[in-house]
Amino acid sequence: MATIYQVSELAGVSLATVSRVMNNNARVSEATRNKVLAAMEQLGYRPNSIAQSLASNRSNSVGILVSELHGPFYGEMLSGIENECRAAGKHVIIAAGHSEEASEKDGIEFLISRSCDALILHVEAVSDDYLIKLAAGNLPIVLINRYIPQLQDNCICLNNELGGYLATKQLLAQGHTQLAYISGPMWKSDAKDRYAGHLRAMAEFGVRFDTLLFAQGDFQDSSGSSCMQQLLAQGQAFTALVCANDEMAAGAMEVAREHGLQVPQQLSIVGFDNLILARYIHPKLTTIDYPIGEMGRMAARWVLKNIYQQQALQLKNVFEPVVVWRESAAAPVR
Amino acid sequence: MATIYQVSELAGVSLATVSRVMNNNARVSEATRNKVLAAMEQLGYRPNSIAQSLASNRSNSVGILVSELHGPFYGEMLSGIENECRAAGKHVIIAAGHSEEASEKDGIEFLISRSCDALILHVEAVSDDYLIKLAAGNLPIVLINRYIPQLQDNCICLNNELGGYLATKQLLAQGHTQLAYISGPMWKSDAKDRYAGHLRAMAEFGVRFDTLLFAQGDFQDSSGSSCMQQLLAQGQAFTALVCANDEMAAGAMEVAREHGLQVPQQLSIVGFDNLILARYIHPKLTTIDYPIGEMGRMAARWVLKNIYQQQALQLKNVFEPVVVWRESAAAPVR
DNA sequence: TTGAAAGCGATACCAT
DNA sequence: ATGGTATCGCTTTCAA
Repeated sequence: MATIYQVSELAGVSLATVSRVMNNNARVSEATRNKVLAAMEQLGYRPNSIAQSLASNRSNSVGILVSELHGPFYGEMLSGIENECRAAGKHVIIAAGHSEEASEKDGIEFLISRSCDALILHVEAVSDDYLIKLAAGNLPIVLINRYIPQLQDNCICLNNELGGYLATKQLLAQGHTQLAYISGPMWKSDAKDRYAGHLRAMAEFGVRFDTLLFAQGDFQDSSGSSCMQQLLAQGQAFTALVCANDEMAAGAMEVAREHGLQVPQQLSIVGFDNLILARYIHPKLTTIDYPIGEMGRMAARWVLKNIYQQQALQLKNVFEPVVVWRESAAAPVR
Repeated sequence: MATIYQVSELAGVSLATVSRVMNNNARVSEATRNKVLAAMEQLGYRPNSIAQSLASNRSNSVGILVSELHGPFYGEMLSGIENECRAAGKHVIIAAGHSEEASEKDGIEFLISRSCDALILHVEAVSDDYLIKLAAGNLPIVLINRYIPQLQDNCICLNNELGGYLATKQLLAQGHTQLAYISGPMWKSDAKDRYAGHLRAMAEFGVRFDTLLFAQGDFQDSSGSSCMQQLLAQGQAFTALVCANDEMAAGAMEVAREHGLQVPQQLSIVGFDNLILARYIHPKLTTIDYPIGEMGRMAARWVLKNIYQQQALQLKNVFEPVVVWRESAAAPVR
């Protein structure tokens, strides 16, 4: 591999000049620039990114931590980030945190040790305090789907409360008055917010919230099933079910089917997230869209703008979810 | 951040010695080693991986190219790779190739420019020749799901022919004699191999292959739907349908439902890949397991063994698929 | 077993 | 506008 030395020699200019044309920041005369470019071409020169990093103290790499690499959710996010970063010539180093505190910290440590210029984090187990301290260091971080007031500007979030509100509101607007709710684990802020939105819609329509029609799941499809069973066992009638995410909705729908309940004729079901599976299950799931890919892109742009000085980029911190109409929800028959 | 200089000074030893204890390859006396370790501890020293790379000419990073970052398939693969690599302290740089030749080449160029020590490639559009040439260079590559005789040892593959054989054989063994087949695009070797396996099973059971009961899709679910429609339109009866992947099976199943066909009572359907969605659709899909996560791990081990000298690792180049029994296939009713 | 010193391939400051 | 040179933090001979 050719080095900058050979280029400078062949072009008959100094090291510094070659460096200048590479980073075309300083003014170089047209003639010199062309000589250098020609020499590079001739040698098939490619800058050594590691040497660049050492000298410039910039690795041009951004670290990403997600809970899992597989699954229906993170792929979209990574995809959005990778797209945006690669177009800017930055690369992406990925680690998984497995929703466990130790593992998340470990992943972050790992990324730090690879000298990333910034970190994009989708963490769940680590504490606010930890993140605040981390952000106070000299490595910039962006948080996806996590809101910490002190780190406001670094957070890219979905308005989960609004999503929860919309999910319930559409059902109410269709005339349902007996709604059940399966929530996520309440220690997760998104679960809490979605639930809050549900309650707001209920209040707005003057529909009484019935604790018998509430069950708390853990965002997995199996918990959707068990919660649904529990709800059915209460004996309290309901014509609509709101689930805090699609996977639980899928689990609940399966149980409904086993109980001979027709969806949506006898029971309307809505989910949240708009995962791929929402289109595969039958009937197709009406749900709330979570633009996680777009949010990933936005996190990447945040980094591009704040770390790599691409000033022109427009940033947005909170995204508004919308309803995706499909087949699993309809007006109640009376 | 502390550097090796400060460590050496605090420990009262030379640079070289500090380096030795870090890479504990050369013999260092117990006493010296402890002094150095203590100094590191005290300073909170972390080696600068970039400087290490520049000096040692090893970046300790492996480049991965997949077609897409999202989707049900690559996530599993990435997950397997990341796991294995991180445990070995190597990091993973990821790029997407979008199943397009230009984009794949571009991605590979990008990874090369980041000085990866090796590349793990899941490419579809790029030619064998290109890969052979690439492999002849000084950057080692591993190929997942692609078999090139000249690069045999670098290929981690599934025995697709066997998978196709098993999928069809189970149906035949249950007594089906009228089988339809929806293939993938025949220019992809896995599609071709799966189909070959199908034919072998048919021949083995003395069942005649009927071209009216064959349709070629493109591995997407929408093509599963259209192929199913086409098959149904032929008017040729069949009691079982083999699809070359799960997504097409899902598409076909939807069309079957629209036509009022009971699965599996009136029509058995089997897929291939064992994606998550196979468990979400109804009835749950009987399919062939594609251990892509395991294969990702294996690719990573290949790199660990051949590039990072972890001699002890056991390697395996071809994986054998197995049948996953679920609900979508049953004996024909007569 | 340990130390001295020459790179690795760029960047960036200071001159000119 | 261009050149000289110190520097980034570590690895790796070569000597001692």
